[in-house]
Amino acid sequence: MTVNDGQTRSDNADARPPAALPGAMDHAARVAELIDRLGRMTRELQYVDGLNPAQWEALRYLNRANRYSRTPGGVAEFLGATKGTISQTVSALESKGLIARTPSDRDKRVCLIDLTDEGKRMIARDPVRCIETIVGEMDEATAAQMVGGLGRLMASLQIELGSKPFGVCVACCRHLAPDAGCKQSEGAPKCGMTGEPLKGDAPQRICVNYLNDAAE
Amino acid sequence: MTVNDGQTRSDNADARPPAALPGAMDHAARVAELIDRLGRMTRELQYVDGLNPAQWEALRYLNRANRYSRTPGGVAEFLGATKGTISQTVSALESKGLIARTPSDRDKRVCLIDLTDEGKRMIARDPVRCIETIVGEMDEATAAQMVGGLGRLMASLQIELGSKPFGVCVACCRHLAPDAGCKQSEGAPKCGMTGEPLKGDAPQRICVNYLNDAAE
DNA sequence: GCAAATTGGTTTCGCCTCGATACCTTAATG
DNA sequence: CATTAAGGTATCGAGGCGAAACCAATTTGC
Repeated sequence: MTVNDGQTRSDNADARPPAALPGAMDHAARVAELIDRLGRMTRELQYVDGLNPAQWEALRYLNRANRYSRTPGGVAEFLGATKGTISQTVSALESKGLIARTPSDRDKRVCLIDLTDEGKRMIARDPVRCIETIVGEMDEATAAQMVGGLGRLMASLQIELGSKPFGVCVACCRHLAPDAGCKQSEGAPKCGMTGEPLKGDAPQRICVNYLNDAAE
Repeated sequence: MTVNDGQTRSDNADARPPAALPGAMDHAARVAELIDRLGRMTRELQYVDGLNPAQWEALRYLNRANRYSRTPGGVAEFLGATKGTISQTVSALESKGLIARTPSDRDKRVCLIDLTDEGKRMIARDPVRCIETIVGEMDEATAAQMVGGLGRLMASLQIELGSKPFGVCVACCRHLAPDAGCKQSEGAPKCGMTGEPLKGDAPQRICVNYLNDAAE
């Protein structure tokens, strides 16, 4: 299919030492590229069921956040977008009947968001579930290593980007720590920030007030 | 900061078994979420130096692809975008002086793309490099596991999405295999598809004609 | 050889996402 | 109270991207 004119072209500007070639990559570089491309594909994956990636991500967040975090502002912070943008995303989700906004009676400025039954049904069809499936077929050790590595990567990047680290209370939130006034052993755990007992699955949920000491 | 009205709310619709909670995730689910969020952050990261994520990705690809793959069509296929879209991306990169288009004399329809010196300087400032740095600080074992796991994930997703698996010749391209007419041991390896000897760093570069048997 | 079909690229059009800005309402602060 | 801050929303405009139409060159089929 082709004439070989390799020697007159610039295919190998600095060719000899294979390590210096753009094509030869170490593990770190490969991970970087894979993350990048997987991100693109994951994005692609989410143009489905009439939602776009941002809407899916918001929905996912809303499904996992605790009550105080299920607000437009919470979504905005989590997704690293502006409030204006998120307002539109939320409106879109609402007009599709996937979520319901109810004004908070505690603070009349904020509105609390809940998934409707329709929304729960939608989240059950989450397209990123397919990633989960694929990873689920790998051996536990690899999966565990990946969680560890990707988690650290995420934390570092959050610092880099200056965005807030979110997390679930039980993970390692400083507000849940004993020295923040929380006694985990007796009865329901209490959030050291709000002083409020965490009932049901609340401590398992994403919280906007999450804080940990890893943010060195 | 708050009244506890947890028992009257729907925070814990199906609360008791912790495994069923939206907040409790296994490794696979965590990987899925991390990929998704890392993708979003990586995207964010790439709005830099006047380029957008698509432009960075194209530039990165062009820096790593072999000669026959450095065309608008190659970029389009690699990125999973339409030719029209990529044409704009390429035009943008060209108008910024980062790449140069030269019409192929072999086939007057195609145009070959090369990075300019400016482009090479730009790629040296690649923002995803920061991921590389972070991963580089992890231990080798973790990094290696991540490459393996993410690689498999990528391959599976490509099949899922019906997009073409790209790769570098040396990896496991069937065209490079002995039964495809390529004798790796004697002299320069030859691409079994084009029959062309692969000189310099060519076998290390991304090729649009890459083919392997993993696509089960 | 010559039409017909294919392929690589570009252009145009329009939708949609998203950030910026301005604005409204309610809380906190003094 | 007056002021400032904070949560949300509406509007505007830039830009990305796919769809479709189009052009030119190449390949295929008869």
